Amino acid sequence: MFMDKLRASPKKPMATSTPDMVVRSINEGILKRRYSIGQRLVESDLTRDLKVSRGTVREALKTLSAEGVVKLTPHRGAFIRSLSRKEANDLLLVLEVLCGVAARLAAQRINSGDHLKQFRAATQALPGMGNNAVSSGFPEQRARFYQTMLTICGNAELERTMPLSHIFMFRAQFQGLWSNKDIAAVLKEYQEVAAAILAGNVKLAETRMRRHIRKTAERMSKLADSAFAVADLS
Amino acid sequence: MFMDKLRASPKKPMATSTPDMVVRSINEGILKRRYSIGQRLVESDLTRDLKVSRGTVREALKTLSAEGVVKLTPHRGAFIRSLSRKEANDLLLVLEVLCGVAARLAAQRINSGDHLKQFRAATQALPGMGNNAVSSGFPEQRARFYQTMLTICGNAELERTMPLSHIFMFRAQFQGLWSNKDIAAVLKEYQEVAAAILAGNVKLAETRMRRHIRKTAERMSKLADSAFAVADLS
DNA sequence: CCGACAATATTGTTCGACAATCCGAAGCTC
DNA sequence: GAGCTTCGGATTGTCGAACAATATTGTCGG
Repeated sequence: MFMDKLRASPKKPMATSTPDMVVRSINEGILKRRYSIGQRLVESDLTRDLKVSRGTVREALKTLSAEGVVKLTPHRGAFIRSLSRKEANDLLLVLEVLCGVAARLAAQRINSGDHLKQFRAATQALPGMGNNAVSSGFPEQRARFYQTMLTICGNAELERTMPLSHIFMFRAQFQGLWSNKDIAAVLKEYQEVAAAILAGNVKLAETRMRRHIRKTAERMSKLADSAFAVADLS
Repeated sequence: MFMDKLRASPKKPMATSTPDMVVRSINEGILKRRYSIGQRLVESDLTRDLKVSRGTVREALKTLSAEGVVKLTPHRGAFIRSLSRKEANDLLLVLEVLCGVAARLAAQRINSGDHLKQFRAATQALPGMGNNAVSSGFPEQRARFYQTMLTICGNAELERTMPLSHIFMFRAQFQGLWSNKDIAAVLKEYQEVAAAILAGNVKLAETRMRRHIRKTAERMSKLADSAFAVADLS
């Protein structure tokens, strides 16, 4: 009680709400391969496993649906989103401009505060950026890269519009399908983007980031049909 | 399959879910000035007025929050979102690229299907586009303009990312604060964008749309402080 | 006017219930 | 056996009530 009042300083006592914990649990479950793409999420299973009420689960699913992580079908429930070829292309088209803006803003603000230090730390952990442990938690490092970039942007609307979950989603669906050449190309592109941002080169950062997304779209278009969900007939 | 096709006639059996009705009711309430910017939405009031359960109201508020229409503050409830100067600028920065892409895609697809007819109809209703009833439901006509453009794009991700509600929100907060010169300029910009899209000029449509949003940002920056919410100190 | 405390209002979360709907299996007809 | 209908179980959609946790307001003495 007394402690609480003392804490009334600008610090936030923000304990994450229960639905948020469910959201995080599911997001993590996707990333960690505990849930597979397209899998159905049954409310009663979640209430049992996570020990929360059904209303809470439903709120979490609503949030995930709004983020585009799960697809909600009336009277059928929630499914881990699985992209058709067209949906994947549509997503990348939007991601191209959003990530482009993010890279631009990050480059623009790289020299204020301790942004430079933060971002340098996030990029150095990426494979090929001064280290050699290629496979050690690459997805996590990439997540950190994007997260740091978004934070530096300081644009709440951008963060709301382009949650990292999109990128995780995309990655989860196609992980393991890339050739070694693809992977090498991706790493090189990240290095170039990071270099441009670190240099504070606004224009170049945006251009390179957009090029990376476009290249990703090209690489994706070469994947077999089996990598994609069947087209949505709704 | 064959039956499916027959049944899949333009009419969809999709009875809108109860939370969706609540969402629409609130969105409409904002547009129609039944709710004012920054107003608090109390769950019990909504359950009473709309005759739905509290769980349903909560799901609706979650959705609206994800769309950025209301702001959810823990233990304090939902508020119709009110933008600070910075938030408004952040929003316009994102809207610039998203609307730009939308205009580009619309121009690209204007000649397939009956897109041209649809879009022409939507633009002719705009003031200064061949009619003269300037004040007759301008917000509605503008909404139709954007809605039609997004539909023509055929990019579900774009529709999900950039719900019209954003534009309504923005409009609601600043309505009545523009000068006659501002309004005239806006109308001119819409005409130019529409013309470019109708002409199928991909590059020009995107450029003009982005310019329109940038101009809007400029006009907005000249508004008095009283038009904005106080900065968020969270 | 100010701080501390009590009373109130509202949200966060849970539980249980029932109707509506979807899915798959059993049965029926040919 | 193929195709169709029917039926029942499983799951979601919505409701209502309840209680705990927290924020807001009102009250009091100084």
